[in-house]
Amino acid sequence: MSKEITITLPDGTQKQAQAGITGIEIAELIGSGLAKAAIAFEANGEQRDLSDSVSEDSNISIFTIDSDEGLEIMRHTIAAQVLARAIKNLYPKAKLAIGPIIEDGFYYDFLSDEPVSIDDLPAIEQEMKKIVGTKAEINKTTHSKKDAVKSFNDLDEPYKVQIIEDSEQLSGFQIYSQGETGFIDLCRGPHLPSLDKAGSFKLTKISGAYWKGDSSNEMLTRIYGTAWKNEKDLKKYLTHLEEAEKRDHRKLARVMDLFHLQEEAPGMVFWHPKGWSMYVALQNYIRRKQTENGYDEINTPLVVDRKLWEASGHWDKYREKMFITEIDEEHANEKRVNALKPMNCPCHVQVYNQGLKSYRDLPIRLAEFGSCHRYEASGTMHGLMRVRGFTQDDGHIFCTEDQIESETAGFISLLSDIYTELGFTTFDIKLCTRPETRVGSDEVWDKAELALESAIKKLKIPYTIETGEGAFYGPKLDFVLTDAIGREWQCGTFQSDFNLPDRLGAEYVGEDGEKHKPVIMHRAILGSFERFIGILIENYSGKMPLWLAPTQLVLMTVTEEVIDYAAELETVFNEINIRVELDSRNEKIGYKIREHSNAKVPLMAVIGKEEKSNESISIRSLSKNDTNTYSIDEAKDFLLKNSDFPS
RNA sequence: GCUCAUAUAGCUCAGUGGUAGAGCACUUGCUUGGUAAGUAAGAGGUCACCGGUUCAAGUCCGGUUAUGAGCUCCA
Repeated sequence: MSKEITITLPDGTQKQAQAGITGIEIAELIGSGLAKAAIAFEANGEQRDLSDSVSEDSNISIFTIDSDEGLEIMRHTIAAQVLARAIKNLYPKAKLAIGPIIEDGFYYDFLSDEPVSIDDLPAIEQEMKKIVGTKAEINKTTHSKKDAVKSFNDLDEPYKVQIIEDSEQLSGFQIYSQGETGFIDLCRGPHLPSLDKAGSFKLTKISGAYWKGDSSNEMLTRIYGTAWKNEKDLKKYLTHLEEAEKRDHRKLARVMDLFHLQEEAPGMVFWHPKGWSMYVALQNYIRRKQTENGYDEINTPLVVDRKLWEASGHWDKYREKMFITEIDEEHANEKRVNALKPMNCPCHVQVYNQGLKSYRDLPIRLAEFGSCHRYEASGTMHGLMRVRGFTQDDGHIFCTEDQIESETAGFISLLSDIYTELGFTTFDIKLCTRPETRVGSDEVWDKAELALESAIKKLKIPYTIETGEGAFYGPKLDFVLTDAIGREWQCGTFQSDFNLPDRLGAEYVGEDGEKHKPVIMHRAILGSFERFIGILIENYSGKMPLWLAPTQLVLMTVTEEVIDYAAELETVFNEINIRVELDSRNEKIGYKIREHSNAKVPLMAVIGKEEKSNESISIRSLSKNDTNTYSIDEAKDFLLKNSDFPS
């Protein structure tokens, strides 16, 4: 005789049931509609298959496809049961690895002896649809480690065997199968009870991925897909992807004539006049913010003798990413080996080291728009987002240990201001704590971590802790901002360093008259101008705020006889430093509007007979699609008021 | 760096071994037109680079470089 158990549902209602009741029976207990829609359940926080039983008092949630959990379980089944089986059907020699869910979808990794390309995806997708069409039931059996290893050894699935062998558990390995098909897969589960509950899916891309994410392991084939509860949601997602593609900064850069890259200088940007004007506007804005916040701007050499890099540790730790230069032997009197700087910190310490510093001088905040070069692996380059030559809004704060906390607070407040003013309302902070391999004493680490953490706490900004992700010389805060379409970008960073001052001999004279080592806080807000401009372009879809727009106002003539008036206006706006362009071409006004709209010029003025005779100007805005008529003085006021830096 | 793919006119792309194409952009002519494409004509290419196969290569094969999607890394 089995005992009675109490089942508590999410809304608090309780039901009595016999111990051993299964998930699907619980769903039926609640309602037959729910039982039909149910795909899995959760018992005391643990996700289970509907066929699993419950033998003690439990908090139970039944999942349907309408919940996030249900959607994820469905995606998981599409990956591990449907895609995996389709791969085995089409490529019987393939060795299955893993098939987890990711944001909006899933992937499956497998080893294939024949290359699989994107052209093969439609056939695989077809096979998946066939498999789903069988509406096969998914069954589960549980095995001991030994049995599970044997099952997958028999099937010659070495990755599955390795997963089981690497596992610490000795039993409870779940193997899922589909009816009598002979297909089995190792899985933590849960899965849909049968394939007729699968939603709409699409395979999206294919690539290579290292086994266990380790670049020293062999590369597997990875197929990505997305899955949604119905066709409508799938379409919506695919449309969203297309929208994201339209704001690709590489595409917009061509339309807006901002910059280009070319084969002779991979990963290095050729800025065009319009792109450079954005860059300069952003740099001037940052320069002003930094000056207001107690930074002194400096500039240091790009090409520096290897001796300095040896002293700083870069020659040892960072050399494979450094561009090394040698002077042509025929013309050089002395043979020197130099490196293009990959970071600015060693040079900043050189500036600090000039002249004896007193504790009264600290903190010293040195800022540089530091041009750095790093030989990035060829496959990692991506438009402006990942380049080999870039400029950081770099800064190094030389301070005492006691000043870390207040400097942290000051930095976060500056960063927060800047992100907000640039249009990013949300950003996350990650506190990265001491890694396994590190330098410095635990006392100093305690102090550094505590200082960083208490400073954020005071600002009441939420943050997460990334244990062990800090730099080897100190803990750091990473700042991740979210753009207009929800993508995340790591930009700002704030790192404390107790190592470099020692290596490069930075000192100050303390109150006690003795020499002490300062702490260096490495910091950047934008990270790199190149990447940040890429992010801004995509965030705004190229429709830049007025102060950043390369061309702020374009004057478009309707007929030839107003060109003289338009040219007068051009002079007027030039005099107040508005970036203005005159389009007096022999084209219709609609044509001009279309062209400048595509080029994302924020303000367009139509200049016709009416404006000329009234001495007025009609300004049409790109973002609002509205038109206002101003007198010339009103227009000047309006433009001056709206084209300044944000604040 | 690794996997797969791509490289044809300024841009977007078509071109399955036999005399290089389209649309847009550009130049010129006509048109002077009021809020997202007026019209006609013209010019424009060593088909990324190096090699191979073939009577013949933009097309097939190999290599190099760059680019794209990812992986690993990262500002």
